[in-house]
Amino acid sequence: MLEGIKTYRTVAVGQTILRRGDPLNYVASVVAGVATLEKSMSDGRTQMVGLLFPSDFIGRPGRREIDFDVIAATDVTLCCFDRVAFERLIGTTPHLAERLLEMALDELDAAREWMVLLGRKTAREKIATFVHMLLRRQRLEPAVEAGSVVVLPLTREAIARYIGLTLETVSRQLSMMKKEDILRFEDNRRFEVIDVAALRRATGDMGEN
Amino acid sequence: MLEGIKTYRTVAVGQTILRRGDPLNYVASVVAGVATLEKSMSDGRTQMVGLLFPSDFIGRPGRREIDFDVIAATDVTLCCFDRVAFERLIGTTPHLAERLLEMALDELDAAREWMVLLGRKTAREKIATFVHMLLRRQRLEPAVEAGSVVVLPLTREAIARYIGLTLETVSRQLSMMKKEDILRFEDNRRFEVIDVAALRRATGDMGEN
DNA sequence: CGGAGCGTTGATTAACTTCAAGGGCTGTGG
DNA sequence: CCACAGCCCTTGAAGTTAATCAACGCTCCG
Repeated sequence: MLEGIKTYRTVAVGQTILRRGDPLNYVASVVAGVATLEKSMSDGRTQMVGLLFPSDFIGRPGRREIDFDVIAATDVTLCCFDRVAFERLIGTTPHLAERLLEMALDELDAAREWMVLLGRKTAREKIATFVHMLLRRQRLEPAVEAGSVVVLPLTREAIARYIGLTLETVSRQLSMMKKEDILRFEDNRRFEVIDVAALRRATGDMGEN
Repeated sequence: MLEGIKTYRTVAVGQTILRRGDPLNYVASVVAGVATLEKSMSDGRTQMVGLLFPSDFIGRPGRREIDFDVIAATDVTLCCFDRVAFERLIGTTPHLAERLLEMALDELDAAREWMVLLGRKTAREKIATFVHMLLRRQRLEPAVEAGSVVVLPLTREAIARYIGLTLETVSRQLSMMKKEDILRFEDNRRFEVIDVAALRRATGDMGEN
């Protein structure tokens, strides 16, 4: 589907893919790399409101603008479609509209799950939840061999913006889990989850699913 | 629209309208009153993830279950539609699918805005933002005379669950704003916003819209 | 009158932020 | 090849905010 109207675009780490208020001339899907959705307050405080992995979608059918920044957390490759052409396609493909609704509801569920984390979890639970989520997502990717090795796609500071902490607290909590032999670091950005059960317990989500 | 398949239902304050995991046999719209969407952790910590006013919609087209509780914060009147009949209607009414997508995106925007509040705002900013939102919403309602009188549809404890604080902190912050002559209370649940500009400033959102 | 539910306020504590210093890695230019 | 700058990360100490613990007031209602 969508053949003939797609183009590829690559963005270097740290670059802004879309800025708040930008007109939304195309929709896109992430092919490789990781991008973040961030909302900033006027004094600079920033909260990440979404994290995009390969296969995730950027764009809001029916909306002309976005009200957050989209930033490349690593080098990112995008597959872009002209927005107008895409919307024409929606009109003629009922199945696509359903699919978009489903995606929006998934994002909504994820956002609400994150509201619990931001509003109610401790620093330790936040970190554990974040690492556990990465572990689950990266296990789904074919490229990465199985096992429990996790690659952090974000700096400590970006993690902090995602989970509503400061970079120092992120660093300290990761150090704690290393000292407790839950994680074993290969380098700053790579570690193995030695004790998955303990990690799971530390998320605060026990008794669910 | 939807004539012939709707029924009304009233729910008393405090009652659970839908429980997490319940099958979603109908969709509904709020006619009167206020309902909350809440997610609870296994140890009882609870975060509200949405607040429904009259005209707001309950239900997730295409989903069989909900993963939060829906609770009546005041006495609530609902207008319910059979889910299966409703979904049949979607299939035959393309415009309706679009409308649902738009509603889902609005909810998503609201959730992300709230993520900033939960992750980055101070207690004072949280309260100010909450009150300011109530002021805006209640000004839209025809029933309530204009002016700046706000009615709290929630207890202090429920407000705390909404903005990620404890009930004591909510109480203290409201008392502060009263002492600073930003709010004048008629009783526990009713007050006038005397200084709207100061309230706006206290939200932390200056420099936007 | 007594009890339950809701709200306020004060005192103390705990968690996280802020401030500060320094370590380690990487890339670049002399 | 080495020296240095820049970035990211870690760790310690001090400071602040909000949570917790506790007591009490008010109103409604049986």
